[in-house]
Amino acid sequence: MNLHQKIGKTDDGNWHQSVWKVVSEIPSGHVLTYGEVARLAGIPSAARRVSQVLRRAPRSMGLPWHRVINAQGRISFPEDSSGWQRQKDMLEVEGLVFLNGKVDLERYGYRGAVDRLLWGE
DNA sequence: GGGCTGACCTACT
DNA sequence: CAGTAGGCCAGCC
Repeated sequence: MNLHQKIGKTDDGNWHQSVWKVVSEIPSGHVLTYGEVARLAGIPSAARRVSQVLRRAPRSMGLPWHRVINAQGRISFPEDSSGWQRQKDMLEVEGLVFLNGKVDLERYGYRGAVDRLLWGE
């Protein structure tokens, strides 16, 4: 059994913690998609379960759950829900700009951050 | 055990 | 850009 198989199949116990760690290290003013969080946590196919973990995370740990959005740059709550409103507010406080209900992933996302490191603003 | 459900994703029309 | 289809997998009846 190689390392990838081991991580993918049997390392469940630590996975919650990996996700929490990844999310907790997203800098203010930036966002990651669920898929990116899953990849960085070591399990690419688990994008869907990242949301479950976030929902179940204890409030006491102050996880910046609002910095995780979907791959379209949109908030994954119904637009009329209070959760959607809360998440949008918190992101706007951190400086993100919403256009037609979406943020610019090229600017605030993982790739955007890397590009700016390489190319400057 | 079996079917449904999701704060999802990618690829394709 | 919008809508669909298939894949994914832990949790909850």
